[in-house]
Amino acid sequence: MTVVNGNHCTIRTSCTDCPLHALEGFRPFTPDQLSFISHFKVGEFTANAGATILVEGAHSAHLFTVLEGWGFRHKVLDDGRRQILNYVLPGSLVGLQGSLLGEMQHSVEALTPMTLCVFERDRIDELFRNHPALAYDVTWIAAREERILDEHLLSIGRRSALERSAYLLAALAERSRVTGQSKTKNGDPVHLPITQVHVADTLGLSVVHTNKTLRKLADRNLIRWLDRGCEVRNVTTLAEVAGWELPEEFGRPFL
Amino acid sequence: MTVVNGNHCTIRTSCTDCPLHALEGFRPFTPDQLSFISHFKVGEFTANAGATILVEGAHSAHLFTVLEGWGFRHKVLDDGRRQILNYVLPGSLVGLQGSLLGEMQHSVEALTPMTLCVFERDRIDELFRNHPALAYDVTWIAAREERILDEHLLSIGRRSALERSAYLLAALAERSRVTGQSKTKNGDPVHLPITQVHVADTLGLSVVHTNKTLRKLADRNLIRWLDRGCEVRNVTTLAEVAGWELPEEFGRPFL
DNA sequence: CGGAGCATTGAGTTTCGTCAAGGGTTGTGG
DNA sequence: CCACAACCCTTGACGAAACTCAATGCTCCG
Repeated sequence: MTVVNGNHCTIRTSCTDCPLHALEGFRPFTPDQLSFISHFKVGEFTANAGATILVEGAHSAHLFTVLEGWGFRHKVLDDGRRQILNYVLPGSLVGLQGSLLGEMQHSVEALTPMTLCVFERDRIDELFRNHPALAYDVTWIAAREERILDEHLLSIGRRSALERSAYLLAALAERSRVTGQSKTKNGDPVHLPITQVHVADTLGLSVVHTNKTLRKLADRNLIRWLDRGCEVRNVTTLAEVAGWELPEEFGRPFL
Repeated sequence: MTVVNGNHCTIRTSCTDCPLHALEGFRPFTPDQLSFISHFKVGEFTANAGATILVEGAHSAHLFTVLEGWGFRHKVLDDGRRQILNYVLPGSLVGLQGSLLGEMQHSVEALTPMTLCVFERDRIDELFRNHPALAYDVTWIAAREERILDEHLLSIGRRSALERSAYLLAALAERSRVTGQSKTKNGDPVHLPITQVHVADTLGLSVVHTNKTLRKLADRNLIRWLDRGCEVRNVTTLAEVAGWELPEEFGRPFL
């Protein structure tokens, strides 16, 4: 496995009481699916914050679902310029591109300590052959990722620095709310485990300019920047600033 | 069907002699798959240049594969700012997001006269249930689209205007070469049916700045701008300017 | 013949990047 | 326990990149 700074463990959490099922956002499995998934899952994997989970160019034999923690997908140019493509949260499927297309063309790094379910790439055929509903779900997940990338592309291409920042933070806060602890209520502030460097590399801006832009949002009391992370205080107004409509998601599938 | 300025026709081309199979880039069907696809295809659809094929917000009952012609996917902000997300060429699957996730969140417009195969969205379940290999292909196609978006995101976020333009034109020329007429050889100039407005809206630049940037590429004799389109004269050097490695694709699936 | 769309160019302005410097916190090793 | 390095956030000054406004010529089409 191409992993830096992480540990490969045996299964700790049984799929039967998968913590993701406790969350509102996700749809449940049928007994049949549950039994297949339990069998499909070959292990569990934990990574420290900062660990590289998948690296560009690798031909990984594995596919992951995030159980706990945050991470991000990114690409780098030869001279070191980095672009963060998207964030991965609990429920995200990681490494699908590598599994289907052969080679990873982006890396995945942990933002916080993470726990991931490990699936074997070779058994994907089995999934498609014997569990069409799950195969459909995989495609669904891929289509959803595509939709998020579409949104992000619109943002980077056509929104101003202020709008972009507002969009990113609103979108992440919303994703966090849905996949996060259910005790977080709609109005409560959400904590995002990212630095301003991450924001800059996500939005295609310099760190300096990002800082000045975030300050404007903080001055309006929409966010507060902490130690090593961002507290989102008003998702609704952020979405308004961005000219973005909050999506409504429910019954979302995962593996 | 939510279509402007197009005609819905009965089937003209039998899947048996699908023109896409004649091209190097695509993989062939098994007889079994071929018979299913022939049955899955419910019609054929032609659109004029400039026609809107799918519109943001629509719940289309259809899914398409491009048989002939070029188009593009795009989103617009309230005030009219437009972002082109990706281009669709022969072999591209159109409308998957709408079919799986419910509602289209982007529009698709024809760039040239187009011909598309029409599939019925409701029969996708059947495809997943009875043809796992085709289901796998659909997912493969979605993962490939995701990869293209990743590249594009890197480009817009972190490449300079010159690099971006070079990347876009090289990538489109390469896609055109693979899906285009097989008589086009590797060294021959490729014609892209786009205007500078399209380039600008793809790269997140203004038309004026796009024009000045393209001029620099033209001055180096890498491209030539024509009437209503771009002639790409040197894909290799363009890719070098962009710091981009030309991908090698073969045996690509499609529906 | 007039209008619409496209490419082109120049001039002035805004946005954003680079450079530079300082302060705070964390973590590590002596 | 302290010194030091590494990382992160912040701010100001300056320069470069990109945008807007404006005007021109061209072709195609009704």
